[in-house]
Amino acid sequence: MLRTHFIQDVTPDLDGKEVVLAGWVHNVRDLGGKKFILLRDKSGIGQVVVDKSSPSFEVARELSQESAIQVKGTVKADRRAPNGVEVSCNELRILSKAKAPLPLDVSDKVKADIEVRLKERLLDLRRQEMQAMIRIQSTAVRTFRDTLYKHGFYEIFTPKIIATGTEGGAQLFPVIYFGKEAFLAQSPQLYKELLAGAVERVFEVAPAWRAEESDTPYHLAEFISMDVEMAFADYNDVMNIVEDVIANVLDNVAKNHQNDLAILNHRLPSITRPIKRVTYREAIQILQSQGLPTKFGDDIGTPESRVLNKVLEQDLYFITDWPAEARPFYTKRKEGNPEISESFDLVYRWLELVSGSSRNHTREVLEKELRARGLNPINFEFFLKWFDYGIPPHAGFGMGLQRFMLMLTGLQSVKEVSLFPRDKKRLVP
RNA sequence: GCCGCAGUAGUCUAGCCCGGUCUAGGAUGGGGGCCUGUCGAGCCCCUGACCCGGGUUCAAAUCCCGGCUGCGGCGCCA
Repeated sequence: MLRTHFIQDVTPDLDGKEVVLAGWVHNVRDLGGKKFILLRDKSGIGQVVVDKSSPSFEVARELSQESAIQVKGTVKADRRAPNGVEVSCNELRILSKAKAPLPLDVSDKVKADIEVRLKERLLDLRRQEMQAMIRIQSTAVRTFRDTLYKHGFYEIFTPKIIATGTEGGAQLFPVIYFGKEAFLAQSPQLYKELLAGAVERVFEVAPAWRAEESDTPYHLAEFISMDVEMAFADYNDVMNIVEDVIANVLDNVAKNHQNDLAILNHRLPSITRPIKRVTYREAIQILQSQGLPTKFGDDIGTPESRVLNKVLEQDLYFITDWPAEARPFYTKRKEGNPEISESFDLVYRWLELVSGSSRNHTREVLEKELRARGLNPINFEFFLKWFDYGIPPHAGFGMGLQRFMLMLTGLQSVKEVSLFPRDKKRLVP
């Protein structure tokens, strides 16, 4: 290893000890007879002092911002130093020199536009804000997994190259598969349902692709979908799972990332359990009472959601029991009320975070619902045939990771929380 | 895809309304110099830019038209 310590582990009580550090040159303050190097590694930023008397003084003249270096030195507890500690450099190696000037200011003195940031993404990802975002995302995904494991779910992997689209609606990306037409999966929907028919409780964290016209801060052509499917359960059961996931993630991020939240200048939303649930009908009534000309059957769009957010005074709320027509064919209608489906969205302010439902589990109903949407059941035979062999009632949901991250970081665009975003006009880097 | 706004050094920004004073200002970065306790180190010198094409005009960064690119809102969706 090229280091003995991370920067955050160099504390005043190590005074006099020899350490080897490695990281990037965040900045150099050159005082002539003495240079202060701000060295950054994954754990933070610390100070290295190179004195004129040190043999490495000549090497230090060559330093440029963002060069990767290795420092051997002696820890000095010194109240003049940031955090009361610094490393006096005995040996300095430039591991990889960075070209100057940088196309992007990593130290954040000059803010860059999102376009430049994405173009120069790797340097952008070295910024403290993006590092905080990545750390929070890692905790969020781990907590999602932990919560589901706790509820007895298995992590699964479904095919991403598929023969037919799952739902209609969203556009698919075609690929050539050994000379045949195939598509990138827009959702693991049908496969996760089938697997719930084998092992009951499954989840997947994986990319999904949508070739849509959408060009907004909330859409990506490639995004990470966190999918859950549960047999012998209905939409109320999975809403409880959603609640547990959200609550655990908020807890864990609050517990472990106060420093990162401070870097991002963000306060997590507080939630009440249970999370507020309004039916679609109630939502429409609220909108009407606010003077919006919305009627049953209309979609609840962004402007409408903004109103709901205000009236409900909740940052997180479920809208349940959507009109059946507005939902995909696998969504179960409500018994005795076939206009309505057993479905829900979880909305953060005005942004749809999660979408889920009870599913149809008989072949007859599925075929009827396909036909009602102008789809041909023959194209779904690979899926439908298994419903002849005891697929139990089941329910599930899908959650957009990047949208969830907006809630956890306060950042404004899913492109910012995607490491290398793919959108309508971005294929590189 | 529609509507609105915007494109000035590597990066960020002033100037644009009211054309000439712009030989385009500042910050940050980069090069050089001074400086042994900096904390966004400081000081001095230098470096580098008007998105592309057309038009109006004696004169265009500035006004007009077209294109390209980006940002915001909306639609579609997670």
